[in-house]
Amino acid sequence: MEVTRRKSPVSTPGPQEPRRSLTLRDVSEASGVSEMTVSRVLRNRGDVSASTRARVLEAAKHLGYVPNKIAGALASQRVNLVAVIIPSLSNLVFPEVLGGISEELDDTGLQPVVGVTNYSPEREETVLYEMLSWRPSGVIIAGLEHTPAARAMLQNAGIPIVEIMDVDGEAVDAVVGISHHRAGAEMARRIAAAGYRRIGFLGTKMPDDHRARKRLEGFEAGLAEAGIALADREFYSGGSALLKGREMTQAILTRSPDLDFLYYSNDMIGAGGLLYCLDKGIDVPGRLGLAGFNGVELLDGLPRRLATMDACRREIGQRAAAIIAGRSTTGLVGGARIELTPVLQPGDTIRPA
Amino acid sequence: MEVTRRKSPVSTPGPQEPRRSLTLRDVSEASGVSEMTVSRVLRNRGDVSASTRARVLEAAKHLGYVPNKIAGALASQRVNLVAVIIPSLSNLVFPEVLGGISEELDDTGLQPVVGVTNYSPEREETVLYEMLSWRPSGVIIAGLEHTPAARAMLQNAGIPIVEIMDVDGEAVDAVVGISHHRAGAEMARRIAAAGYRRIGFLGTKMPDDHRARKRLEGFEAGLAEAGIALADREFYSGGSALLKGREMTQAILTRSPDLDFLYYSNDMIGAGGLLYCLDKGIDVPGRLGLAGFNGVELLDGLPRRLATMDACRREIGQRAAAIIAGRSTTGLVGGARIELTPVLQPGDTIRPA
DNA sequence: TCCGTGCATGATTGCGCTAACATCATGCCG
DNA sequence: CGGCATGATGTTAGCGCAATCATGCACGGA
Repeated sequence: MEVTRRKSPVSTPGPQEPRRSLTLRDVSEASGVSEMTVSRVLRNRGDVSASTRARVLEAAKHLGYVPNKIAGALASQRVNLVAVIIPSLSNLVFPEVLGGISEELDDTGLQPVVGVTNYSPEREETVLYEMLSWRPSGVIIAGLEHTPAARAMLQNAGIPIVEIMDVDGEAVDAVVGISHHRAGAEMARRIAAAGYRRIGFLGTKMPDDHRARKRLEGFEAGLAEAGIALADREFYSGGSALLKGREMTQAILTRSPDLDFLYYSNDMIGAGGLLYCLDKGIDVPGRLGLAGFNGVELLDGLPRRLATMDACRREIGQRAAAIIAGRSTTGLVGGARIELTPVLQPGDTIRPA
Repeated sequence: MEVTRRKSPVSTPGPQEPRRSLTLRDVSEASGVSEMTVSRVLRNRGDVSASTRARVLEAAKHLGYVPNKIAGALASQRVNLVAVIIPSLSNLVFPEVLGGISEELDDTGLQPVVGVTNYSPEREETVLYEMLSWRPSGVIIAGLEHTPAARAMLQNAGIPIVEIMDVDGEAVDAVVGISHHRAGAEMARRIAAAGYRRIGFLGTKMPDDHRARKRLEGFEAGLAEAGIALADREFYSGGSALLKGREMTQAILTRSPDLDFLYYSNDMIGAGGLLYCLDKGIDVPGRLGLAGFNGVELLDGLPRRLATMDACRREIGQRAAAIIAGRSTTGLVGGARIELTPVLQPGDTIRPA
């Protein structure tokens, strides 16, 4: 690895040396009109004659002027940012939610800004504080569980707040998501109906993944309806989810060889489990059934389709963004509650009921 | 301690009725000191007596005051944001780079802000313009290829710029990455040395994925050294990468059944190809060798380890962030060029040389 | 001819905060 | 006991822009 140095940071390909960054004044002097007119041209607001407009645009372009949104935002009391606070980017799920948000926001003039909490409530609080200090037009935040301080900040912010992913709980303002409790219960019923009886759960250990927790609770409740109790469980944290899925599956099957179904808290470890079972020649879904959660695209490429439930990730993003966009234009207030319905996709790893 | 009440616009400071958002003045009135002192306390700057500090903090907390960074940034001409511009979030690679950046920035007071271009140069230009208008302390941007306007903006911005991922080309300022050309060539040499001769390439169609393009160019150059020409190629775009890997592998093997090696432009499609080959009972690596690129964690869970090259993703993020952090504190200027060296991991899908 | 009308542009003010300097006690030294 | 660091606070002046209102000017109908 080599390191070389250049002499100057700015060798201008454009016009002059921008020692101090350019302001409206520079453009106004270059084009011979007032700052106000330049401002109007650059924002396409108010009446400006075509000739003036052209002259100003030419000058701005020639100088390489980039507006200062900080000053603009302060003066206009308007910021076109939407804070999006999510636990992780490596989860596949959240980039998809983000995709939905971006798409929906694309032609509203609003722009998402992402903050990541790593599933830590304290970090969430910090990130929220940081983002609110930029006075965004709205907040989209994953989950309904927040520290008291975070909750207070959300309530006091005076902007639209949309909590996403999860509807099982008390929302600050609007909420868009699915019921993870119900999702777990539905899967449990399906499994019970298919005749499986010795059922194991494999999932994340993280105490702050409330949605996984709720799925498990719903799952156990669903099993209970059929008089079934969870036979065994196995938890993990960190590492490659696919590999963990393999290892955990091996571990739980070694410990409880009589299990006839494994419910995974997400598709990634479920996929690992599926690969493990195929490796070992285990009869799936005859001898052993499998199911995950999320409906990730990755599953399409596996040798067999893992049973799962679509978490409506993209749509959640879109709906949440639409709420922010709608409210920030209409100025209307009031928290919608949108519960989406995930669909169980039985795939090839649950035997027919 | 007694609480003195004074005539204040905010009679009920609790988490209710945030009519007009709070300012330093509100805190200053509530705590009986000047705005300046409040500002000092909240920024931990300058000398403030312990008692005053406590009083101010109490007042700020009680009111639920959140500083306005817009005003602060305008006044101080300092913004603690670092713009990070990447092509995609669904690629796995970039979240990892982001992880490296966040980690490195974590205790510098700087904060990354992410913009996504979807591999579109025009979108990159737009995103860059938007981000620069917030006057960040630095820019980390993927790739060396930009529109002329984007390049000009970067050069004129007067802040540290770090181009990442790729070092094959002309940098604006600093650059941290690997040589994809070299990476492709190295893999080609290894494949040739192992005795493979009928070699196919499978990759993305996107014309703006310059790094994939450079890997292919390097790969062909490496093969040429051994007198080998690429026997066939197959391109894709969109969809589930794992599934695409399967489909493409089937397609290319149907068309050119005599191929004895497949080089994939990324691990995801490579993994799909591997699964396909295992399904079909193809002898890997005897009859057919396989290799991908990136060294993604996912590979650890596959039935067999795909040959790949680690792209140093996390380290790239860290080094880039360190450059920004270092320069923004020291004020030093000058573009470093850091070339990392990816390591070929032969896994189980190339036969020994 | 006049004044109104509408368009194009300019002047003023302040958004909320911080840099820089000013002020005013203390206390401690010789 | 004088003088001057030193600490603790307050005062002033913008940062770059946009809201708002003021101004100038051409045109057209009465």
